[in-house]
Amino acid sequence: MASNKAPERRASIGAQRNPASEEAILTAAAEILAEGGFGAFSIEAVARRAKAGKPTIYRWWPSKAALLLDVYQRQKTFDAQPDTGDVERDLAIFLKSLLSFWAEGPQGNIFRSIIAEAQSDPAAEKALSDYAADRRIHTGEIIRRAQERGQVPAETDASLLAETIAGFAWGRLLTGNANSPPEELERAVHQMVAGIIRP
Amino acid sequence: MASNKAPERRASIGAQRNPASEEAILTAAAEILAEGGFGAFSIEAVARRAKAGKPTIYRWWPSKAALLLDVYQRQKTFDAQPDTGDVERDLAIFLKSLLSFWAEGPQGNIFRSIIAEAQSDPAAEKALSDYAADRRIHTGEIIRRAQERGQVPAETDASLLAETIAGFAWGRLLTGNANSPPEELERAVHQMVAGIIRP
Amino acid sequence: MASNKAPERRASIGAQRNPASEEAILTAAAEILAEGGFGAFSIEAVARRAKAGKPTIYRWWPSKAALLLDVYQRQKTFDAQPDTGDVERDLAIFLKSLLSFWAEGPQGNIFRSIIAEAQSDPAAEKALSDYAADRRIHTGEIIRRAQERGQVPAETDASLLAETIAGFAWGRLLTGNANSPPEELERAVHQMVAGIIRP
Amino acid sequence: MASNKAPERRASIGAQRNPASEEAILTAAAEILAEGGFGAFSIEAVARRAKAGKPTIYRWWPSKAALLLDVYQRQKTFDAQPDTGDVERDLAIFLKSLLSFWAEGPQGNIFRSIIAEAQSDPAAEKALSDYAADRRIHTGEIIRRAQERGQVPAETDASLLAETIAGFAWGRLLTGNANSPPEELERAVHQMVAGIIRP
DNA sequence: TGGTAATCGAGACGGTACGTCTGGTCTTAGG
DNA sequence: CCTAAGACCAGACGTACCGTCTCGATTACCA
Repeated sequence: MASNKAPERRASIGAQRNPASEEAILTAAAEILAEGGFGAFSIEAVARRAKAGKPTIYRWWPSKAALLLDVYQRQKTFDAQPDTGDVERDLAIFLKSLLSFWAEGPQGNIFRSIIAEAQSDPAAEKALSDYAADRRIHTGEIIRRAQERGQVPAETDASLLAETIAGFAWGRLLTGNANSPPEELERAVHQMVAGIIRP
Repeated sequence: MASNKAPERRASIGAQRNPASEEAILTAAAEILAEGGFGAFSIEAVARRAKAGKPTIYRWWPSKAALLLDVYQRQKTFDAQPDTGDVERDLAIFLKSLLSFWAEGPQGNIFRSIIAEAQSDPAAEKALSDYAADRRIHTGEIIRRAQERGQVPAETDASLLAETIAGFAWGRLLTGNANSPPEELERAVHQMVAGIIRP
Repeated sequence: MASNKAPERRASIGAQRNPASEEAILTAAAEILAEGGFGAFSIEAVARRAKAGKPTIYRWWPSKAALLLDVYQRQKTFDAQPDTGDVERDLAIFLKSLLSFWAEGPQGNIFRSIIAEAQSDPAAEKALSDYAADRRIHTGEIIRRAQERGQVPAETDASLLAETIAGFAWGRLLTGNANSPPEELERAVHQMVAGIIRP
Repeated sequence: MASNKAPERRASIGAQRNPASEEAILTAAAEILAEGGFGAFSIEAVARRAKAGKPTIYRWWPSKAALLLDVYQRQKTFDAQPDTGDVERDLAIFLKSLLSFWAEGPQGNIFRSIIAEAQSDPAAEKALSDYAADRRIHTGEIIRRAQERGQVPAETDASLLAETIAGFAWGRLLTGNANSPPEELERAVHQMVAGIIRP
């Protein structure tokens, strides 16, 4: 991605964090995840590619998970807040955008890695849980706007629906099915929104 | 005549798989996962606890993931097929049972490990994807029964709803929130089933 | 060496040693040693190539060393007993023949393997020591003939000279220098026989 | 402030070889060879006894043979250069000293191991061959001194005689007969030096 | 003539060691 | 006090052999 052929040593710049090192490390980590997935991701590999010392990494990121999260948040530019005036359409756009975002760039691989890491590292689990809650609030805005419009009853739990949609997306990502046909996703959203009970 | 120096050794029973070894290995693996989670799970550790040789494990389970799946399927006795005559109630029971099942026994930890492993091992990803599809069919039966009763329209995609519910459960499990208040789960199912659009 | 393309299984011929198996095993062992040296030699490899069961090998040869010795003695056709009437010439012929014999065929590799094995297996050490003593007697005949002719004093220790020559040959073999120029070997023998003290 | 959980650990001393580790590894290796011979010698065992990581060993000694040679040269204090004024006496002292040196200390076992290893590892073979050539030059000095005195003709090949004596000693060592009666060794040297041809 | 006994190939068993990789800690030398 | 570098111990990885065991079959020998 970022070409990295600096022939010169990247020495200390004194008693402070060297932004060039941070940059090189995050870039290297992202490239490794994009190229080889979670299996290829190790602190050793990152240090090797970034031409950094392992302690430099450990100094700033206490765990593999912290580095992963930093990489994800740095890359992440996904911020779909569709507002067509129709909640179903908005949510369908959101879901389709999220899965394409994961399927097309390296971010899908990175986020999968974070989830994987969270299954054995409690700190990563906590971070992931917090991150998910935050995203729920964010996504919930779509629904809250519909509530303000009167399209959705006030007693609807926006967070719970946001969680439902996110859970669906996670399931696809984690089983290697992030690349889903749009119609299917639209159908899924339609069922969530319209319900299935015969009127 | 046969000297009995090591009476507890589990020798070969000829050119065929020894069920006692298989048993010991699966049991050891399950115990390790229950006690220490995925972080403590290694082929070495399993071999040590099962008093088996590493090659014996590799002979029958080509990868860590294969062993994990075997352990999960062996333990798994969760087979809720509630049939109260009301689809929402059935699905709520299903979701609550699944999450309790994961929260209370070791199976939650084991399944989390499988998902984690699937993020770096393509074979595990495939196995997980297949397993999920299979479970979807199984869970879909609840909805198909409702369709036969006329409670749910025939054009509803049962598999997609099953996936939605499963995705929700995965999300809770993977963020360490398998232990959820039942009312919340009921509310989630209610929204999925009844929809959120104002009539 | 012996072509071995028997498509049929080599079954038991009753409660007795099957000569076809013995043959196949010794042939396979010799071929492996000739091709890959001691490093490639393992009971597994022999069993594989001979299409024999490991227990069949262990039944008849209690140790790797026993098999090695059997292979060596089966191959060994070196039996130089030159008798030109001149002891120096006889011994030079003997030494040159021995080293060519080792350098040209597989027997050099096999004998090196036996010596190597003898360094960690006491049984092999004993067998090697006995074998060496036996060969000493054999080689000593050359000198004893010279004593009978009156060319060599009666008090000369024939066995000790035989050992000296054998030791020289071993040294060359074990350092990978079995392929020595004949003149050098003649010079070595000349010094041993004629002495070095100024008359 | 520095937690002292494992005060006896031998940590890194920076980006450079830690002499304490080298010391511990060589000592452990020597002890294992002295106690159990070549059969007990494995990198695992050395690492275990030295409380070192295997990679630390592989970092500095690329092969088992390299470690063996280092151990031998470190132990080796045998440096007999007798100078009595009589070449036969000098050589007899040399041979007797060498075999006692091998028979009494661990060095015999170590050197046997090196020879054994050289039979399957080409690098070890080369190292052994070079080492033997070097020792030949060293031992040859005894003979060259005699040549200067005029006791031995100038045309005598000192290296070849040194090789003869060394070969004799190797033969004894490798067959487990390092512990030889001195008279026998004296007789052997006498024959080599005085020749056997009737005047 | 039928039962016993030893053989055969095959291959699984619990183990040990291999040589490599990574984890996380520590120290150095230089800015 | 930071930086790159890299050594340190620890231990998991997946593979190759070790020597032992049991299997089912195949025969020779003996009752």
